[in-house]
Amino acid sequence: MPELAEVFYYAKQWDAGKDKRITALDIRSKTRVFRACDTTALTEGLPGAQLRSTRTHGKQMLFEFSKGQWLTIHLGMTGELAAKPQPYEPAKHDHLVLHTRTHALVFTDPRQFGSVLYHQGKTPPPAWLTLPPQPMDEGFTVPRLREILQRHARTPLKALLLDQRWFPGIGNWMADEILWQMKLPPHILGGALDEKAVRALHRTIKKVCRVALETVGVDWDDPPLNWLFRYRWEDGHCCPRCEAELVRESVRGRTACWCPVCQRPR
DNA sequence: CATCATGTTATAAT
DNA sequence: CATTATAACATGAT
Repeated sequence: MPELAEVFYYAKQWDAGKDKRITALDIRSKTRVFRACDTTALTEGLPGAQLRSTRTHGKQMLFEFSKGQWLTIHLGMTGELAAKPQPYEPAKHDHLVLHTRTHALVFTDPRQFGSVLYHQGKTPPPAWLTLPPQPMDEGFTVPRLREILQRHARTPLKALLLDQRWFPGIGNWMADEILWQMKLPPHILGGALDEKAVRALHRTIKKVCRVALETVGVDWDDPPLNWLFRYRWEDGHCCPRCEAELVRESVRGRTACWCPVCQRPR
């Protein structure tokens, strides 16, 4: 389930092991999550180190260790991080477990769409030096959003919102939520928004990110009751605004959930 | 058994 | 070359 706020929440779980020596490590190095990782270097490099800092950007997480070791983790579709009390025995889908005296820092991911990268050096991995502004950052401005929409004027807004180059962290439920709050259908084209709508979209994106981080991101609380969020998967799911039946429809290969009555063009 | 899943990417087609 | 569609990845839930 991990999008912006979920990723933020999971990254925090490993704070339980902050500044504690890694005494041992369990790794299932043959699984797909390590497809782009030097697992030998990781296995040799991490024991003895201490977790120093944690940061997230969009759906990516970066963990810095005491001697210039860096772990980049993406949770894919089903990944989770947790800190478990010792003694801990790795479970079925645990791919990486960092043991400290008191806690086991666990990365688990049944579907293995997630990934782990290992980097050594004084500075963060190169990919972390040139990052686009996240939707809740200062650099995510109205002019920037306007330009994105203009440059991709023929792309359905739903697909555009899922593009991590422009909206890092926004995933399927947040994109549907933003469109629902905007009362716009998912297939409306980026270029179809007038100036007023662009500013409203900017506000809505910021708000959905902020509130998600304040709820899900803090303690896995649900977002507000009057959001689309919790009605989108329920049986006989109805729009919490107008009670019409929600529809599910594939837009550019992803399922969009939306209300055909209150989400209309313009 | 068939379908679907809060994600990304390689490859093919346009 | 840029955009778009499709398949693939591996597993579990319904």
